[in-house]
Amino acid sequence: MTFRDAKQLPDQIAQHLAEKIIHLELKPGQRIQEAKLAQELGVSRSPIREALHILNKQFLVDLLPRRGAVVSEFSEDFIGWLYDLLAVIYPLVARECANNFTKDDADQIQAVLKKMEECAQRSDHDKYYDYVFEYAATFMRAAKNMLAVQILMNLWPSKRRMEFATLYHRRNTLKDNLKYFKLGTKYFLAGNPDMADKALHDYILQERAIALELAREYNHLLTTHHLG
Amino acid sequence: MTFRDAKQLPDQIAQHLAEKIIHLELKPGQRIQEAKLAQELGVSRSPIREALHILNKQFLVDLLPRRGAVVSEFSEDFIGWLYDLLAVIYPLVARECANNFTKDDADQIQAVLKKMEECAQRSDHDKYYDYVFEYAATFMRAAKNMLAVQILMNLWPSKRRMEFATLYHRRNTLKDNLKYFKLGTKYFLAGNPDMADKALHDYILQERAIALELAREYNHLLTTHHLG
DNA sequence: GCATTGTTGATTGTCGACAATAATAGGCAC
DNA sequence: GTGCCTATTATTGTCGACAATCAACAATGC
Repeated sequence: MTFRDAKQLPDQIAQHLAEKIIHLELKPGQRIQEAKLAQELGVSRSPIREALHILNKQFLVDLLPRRGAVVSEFSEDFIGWLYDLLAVIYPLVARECANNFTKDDADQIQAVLKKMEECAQRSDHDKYYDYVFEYAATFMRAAKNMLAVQILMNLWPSKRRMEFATLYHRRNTLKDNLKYFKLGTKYFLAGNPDMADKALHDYILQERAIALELAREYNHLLTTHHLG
Repeated sequence: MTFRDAKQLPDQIAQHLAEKIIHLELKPGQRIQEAKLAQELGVSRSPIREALHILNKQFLVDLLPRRGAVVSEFSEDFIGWLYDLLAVIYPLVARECANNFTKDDADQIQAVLKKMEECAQRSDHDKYYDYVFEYAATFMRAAKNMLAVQILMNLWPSKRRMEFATLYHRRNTLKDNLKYFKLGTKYFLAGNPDMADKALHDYILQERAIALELAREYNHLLTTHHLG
């Protein structure tokens, strides 16, 4: 694999590692060794270190002084914390969106929503969640609170890891999920902040319940990888 | 100044720079040059770079690819964003605190509150806000949502910068401010999440209004330092 | 056999040097 | 004098090497 001759080396490395962490290829608690990685990727340790700082900002690794980086824990507790946070930040952003939506944003969100519906129709989970990201990206663009958006984008990889861990065990259909997006969108477009707020809040709490239920069942996927 | 022979070099440097940024010694928009700083502090650029990543995590500097680090903007917008965020995250943490407070926490918070009252009595703003931090630290310790706590701690320096910029122009007395803390504390101790939530929310919104009003008046303190 | 201590090996922390890139200044044509 | 192109300089990005530190293990004493 070649990481050279592209834009930002540390960003690429961070993204590469993020994918591995999200897909549980690198397990929670597992150590990430700089030298080994550097050799593996054919770069020096400097860009690796920067990448680890990026991942730390995204809550994907913990940086222990003089002990290096470890993939961050992914416990039931963490899932609860994550959704509790999203349950207050999403609505905050949603309110602003409802106040700021332009015609352009509206068209774009409608287009994404349509694609989501198609994926839901044929139960294509993987693609569906890609479009959920696109949906979120669009409505972040419409939001004015760049601080909240920045934090949400840093939380996103953790959310994706969670979704991946529970993706193939979900019992609720995508159509159930889609319902909330349709509802939220309706309130955005109508410029109704209160209802947009509520729709997003309900959505996250539903997701939270599902995630926790599945986490309890399949917690072997989440347990710490104690290193030897 | 000697930074050597202590714990974590990057942490120390980050804290050193954070103080300068908070006290507006380094102005919003101002560039931070690695080599210059390295020479100034008598260290190499490696720990400086790490420090800049830490400050970036705390929203105090922006890292522009191949253009280095600049002290992050500190506009009226930013102040609004910051308080809007705190207005939802503080209550979230407060709710949990109200459910988890131990006798130990209670004693500690009462002690801090008393010291705050003394400072308010003699209008010692500087010390007062130090104790506000201690208050916050205590109630974060009682909170269980470590993710929210982590984010709050990263937001704290920005809040302090804001407080510093408006500190000497505030018209409301510390006693007005203290009122909210007393109220919030009462609800924590009574184990009333809803009321604790509301007290914190009201507190932040009041702070927000004051900060924005002062920002509009004294925005010369906040304006960008365009580099030559 | 157990605890303590010293040694060794592995890994992160820091450094100075070089490469790549962006900002600046100067020269040239018009 | 103005605008564009080129050369120079300043600054960040990357590298390999060394120093400091930590973990594991062996040796020693009790």
